[in-house]
Amino acid sequence: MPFPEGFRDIIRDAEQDMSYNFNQIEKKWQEYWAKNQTFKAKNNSEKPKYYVLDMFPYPSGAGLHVGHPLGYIASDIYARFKRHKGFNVLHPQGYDSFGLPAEQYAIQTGQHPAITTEANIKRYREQLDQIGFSFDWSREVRTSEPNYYRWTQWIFIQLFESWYDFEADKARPITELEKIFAAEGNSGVNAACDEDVAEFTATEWNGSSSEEKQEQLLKYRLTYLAETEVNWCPQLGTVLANDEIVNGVSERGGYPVIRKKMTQWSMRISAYAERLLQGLDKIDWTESLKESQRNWIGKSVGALVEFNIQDSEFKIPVFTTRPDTIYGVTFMTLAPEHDLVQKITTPEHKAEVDAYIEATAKRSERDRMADVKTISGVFTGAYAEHPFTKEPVPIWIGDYVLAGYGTGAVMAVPCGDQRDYDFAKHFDLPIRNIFKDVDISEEAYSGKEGTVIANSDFLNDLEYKEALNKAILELEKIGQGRGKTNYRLRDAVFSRQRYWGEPFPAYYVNGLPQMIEKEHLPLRLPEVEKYLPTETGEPPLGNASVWAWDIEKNEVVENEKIDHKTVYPLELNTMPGWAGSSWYLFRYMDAGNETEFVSEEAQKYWENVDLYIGGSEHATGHLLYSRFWTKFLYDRGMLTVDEPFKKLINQGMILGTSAFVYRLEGENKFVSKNLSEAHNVQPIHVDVSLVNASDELDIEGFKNWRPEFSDAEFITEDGKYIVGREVEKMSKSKYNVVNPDDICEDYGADTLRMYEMFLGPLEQAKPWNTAGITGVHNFLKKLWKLYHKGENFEVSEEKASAESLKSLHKTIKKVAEDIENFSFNTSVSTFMICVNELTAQKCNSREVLEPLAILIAPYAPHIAEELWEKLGHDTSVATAEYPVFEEKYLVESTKEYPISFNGKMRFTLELPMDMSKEEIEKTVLANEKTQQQLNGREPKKVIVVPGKIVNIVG
RNA sequence: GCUCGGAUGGUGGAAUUGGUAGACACGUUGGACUUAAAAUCCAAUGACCAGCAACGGUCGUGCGGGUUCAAGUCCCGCUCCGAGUACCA
Repeated sequence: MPFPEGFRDIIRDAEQDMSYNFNQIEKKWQEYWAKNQTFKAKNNSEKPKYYVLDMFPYPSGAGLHVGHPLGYIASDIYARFKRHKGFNVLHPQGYDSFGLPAEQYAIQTGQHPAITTEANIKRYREQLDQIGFSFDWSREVRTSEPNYYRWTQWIFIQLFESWYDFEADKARPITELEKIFAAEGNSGVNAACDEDVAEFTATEWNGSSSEEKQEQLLKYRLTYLAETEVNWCPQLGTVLANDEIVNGVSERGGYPVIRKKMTQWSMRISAYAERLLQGLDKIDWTESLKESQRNWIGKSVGALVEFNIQDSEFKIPVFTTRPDTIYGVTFMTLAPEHDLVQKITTPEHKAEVDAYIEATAKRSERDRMADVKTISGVFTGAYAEHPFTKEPVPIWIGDYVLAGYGTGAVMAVPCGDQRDYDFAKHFDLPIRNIFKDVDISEEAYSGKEGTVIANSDFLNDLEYKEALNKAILELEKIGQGRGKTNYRLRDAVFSRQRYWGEPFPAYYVNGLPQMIEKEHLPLRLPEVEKYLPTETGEPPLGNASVWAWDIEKNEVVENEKIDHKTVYPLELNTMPGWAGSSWYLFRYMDAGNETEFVSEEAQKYWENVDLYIGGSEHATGHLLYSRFWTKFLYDRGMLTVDEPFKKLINQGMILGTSAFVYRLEGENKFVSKNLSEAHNVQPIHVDVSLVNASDELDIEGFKNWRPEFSDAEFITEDGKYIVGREVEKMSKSKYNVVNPDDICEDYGADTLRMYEMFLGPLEQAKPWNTAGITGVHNFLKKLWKLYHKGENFEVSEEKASAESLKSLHKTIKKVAEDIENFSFNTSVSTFMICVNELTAQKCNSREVLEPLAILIAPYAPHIAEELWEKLGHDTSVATAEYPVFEEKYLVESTKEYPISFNGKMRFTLELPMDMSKEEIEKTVLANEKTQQQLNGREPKKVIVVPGKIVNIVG
């Protein structure tokens, strides 16, 4: 806090004198709510349901800072508002409690992650309780609890036992696929599967061994094992995501990273690409968020074209969005990793090609992407054959073609694609212009609409769209292509080489995965000595000595017992962070259920989340994966909805206001901000708690802050040391963290809640500045005073004045509208205006003050409860009915008309509301001030908008 | 590069369908109360000009145009900032 030592006590002493004792009131009501389970939701009710959810937090060791509760406060206001409006509200909270920091801490200290996590959760809960949220804690979930993750494992098994049928356009049980294979083989099956699936007949299928069948089925399952190329860091013993690698070395530790093929579990999310895309149209999310998901899914419609290779049995399939430009093809480019490269390269080019492949392999994918300007590539010596002209097309390899997208090969049309154009220019390859009346001497032409094709045989004079369709048709005729839709969305790797995550419910029989039977779940995390990878490079679970599955006892047994007859090794990887968070919304509906992940009854009642609030950083991760799992569970009849979140709002980040002191270069001397420009200084972050609201540094506090500053000297301005300020992300290392506990202690939770809302629009990023909080705090004190005379509670039973009723109803209307529009900042202003007006009116009538207490309750629930109780109620204000807005109190008989001249407002004139247009014009023109303004000029035109404005032109 | 946001006083931010720009707060200044401070209350507060004062005037919502009786708001063209994403064929 930006206050010197002892300051806080002074504030509190002063508060004791006042009757608004927020510390006492808030504690009282928090206990009341907990004791009476005020916010416990019932799974059946006469009332309509409403489900308000926050993205649950990862309980980190640092605790909450004031930025974290922002979204929770907003959702809490909404949840409380909905309760007043007569809804049965589900508003739960829990913890995403598997994760890296606890594991990292375990590696360093040996402390079991479960213990760290438990302690962190306890701290989180204390902090959350202090803010007065209306969570139904009886439904709390923790992803790291066996009772929770047994269902995560169960869903994994469901995915394993399913395949995706594109004909029915949904997931189906794998047993049905087996039946199809047995009856008719796989040629008639249109399923999401691996690319290397060979065709087989029913006879072949029935004749194959059970192991061979399992192997085939794995290629169809919605979760499957596959060789994936990953960024492997041997020193860290784990796979790294692209953003964990900087300049080819690991971000953490700076160790080398290599690209390595590993067998990993993957999720066949690509099967759902089209439905994930289409589903966006029926949910109420921000356009930017939907756009992120659309980009991520990356649908592109085009064609698959097959090029024959001269003197070779191989063919090169390419994906293109512009089959209309097929006559512009002058060469082809393959990704260096492309399987065919080795097979088609001619002996005289082999050395060059190998050298190029080796050079590109050393560069990480990220390096390759970052460096777009350097053009590189080599010729393979091989030629493909143009499907129509049969002309030879040289085949090159180049790293601008990505192995992971499309087929890893492109037909290069330099006249129509800038990358192909640059490549052609660089290597002096021919460029063939196939666009009518288009100049391509400087750059490629990528326009579509209105483009007419030329030099293209049967496509000549056709317009883009016609040419495109015609080209596909002709390709189909010669059997060398077809229309195809391609998606950027890749299957998601689901294995992590970590300890602190859900174990896979899988063991291996002859290298083939088998699922543990559902009734034996959960498969609990084993104890390990060390949380690091094993010496042989196995994941941390490789350290466990009791980690084998006995299929007779159906339990985990010692590794020594592995005999591959009844005891088999268990999977050593764990699931990624997004496993538990992909379905938690459904668990809240029925958190204690021991026999199902959620009962049909509970899910049918609550359906899905009506309002979801959380950060935008989850746009393409969590929010895509949970949509995928929801659709899957829906397909398999386990849910009645196929979207998890109807409406979603991203809260903006609350930024910190860092403070800086300026140290003279090489000295332990600090110069005040406004004098610092004259010196050569180095800015140093200083803890914001050492600075007051006027940016003055507590010099003594600063000296005590860190030993190296104990004998620091200062160059001050008028005896004050002024710090510099800068808005940055709130973080410990920047010493700008403000803790909600301190705010609650100094000003109360109600003040914190309202101030967080008052800062600005919910979705916008905004800096925190504790200095402004007094405005909101004063408001609550003024509110309190309305209900009190001196120390004593006192409201009058007399009829309220028309004026006061007008103030009240104006507020009811505006606040209710604001909440529905999630414009919480403006409703705080509205409350301030209302209380200012009522104070001026000396209103203390129950008729007004009672509804006002309900109006304020979602925002400042503690003070509202206290006032409500004092008003004589013996039930919580949380269940009181929301006041009904009545237009009649707002009806005005007169209007203060702004009278403007040439659009500029000069004065106002009070006129009756029912005055006609003509009369208004007459009265205004007759007015002395009007004549003064006109100064003898004749008005050219008079605009009168009744109830709004008068404008005189002239 | 592309996509999506945004730009309003010293600060955070208001402004339904175009209709009194700057609500509400913070901060600042002055005053009351006090031995003093805190707290509380009152007043002023976009910039500039004029004046003893009252009444005024000019300019003002990132920049340049436009539509309109009237533009922060609508249209066209820019500048800057933020976020996401990227050799996607």
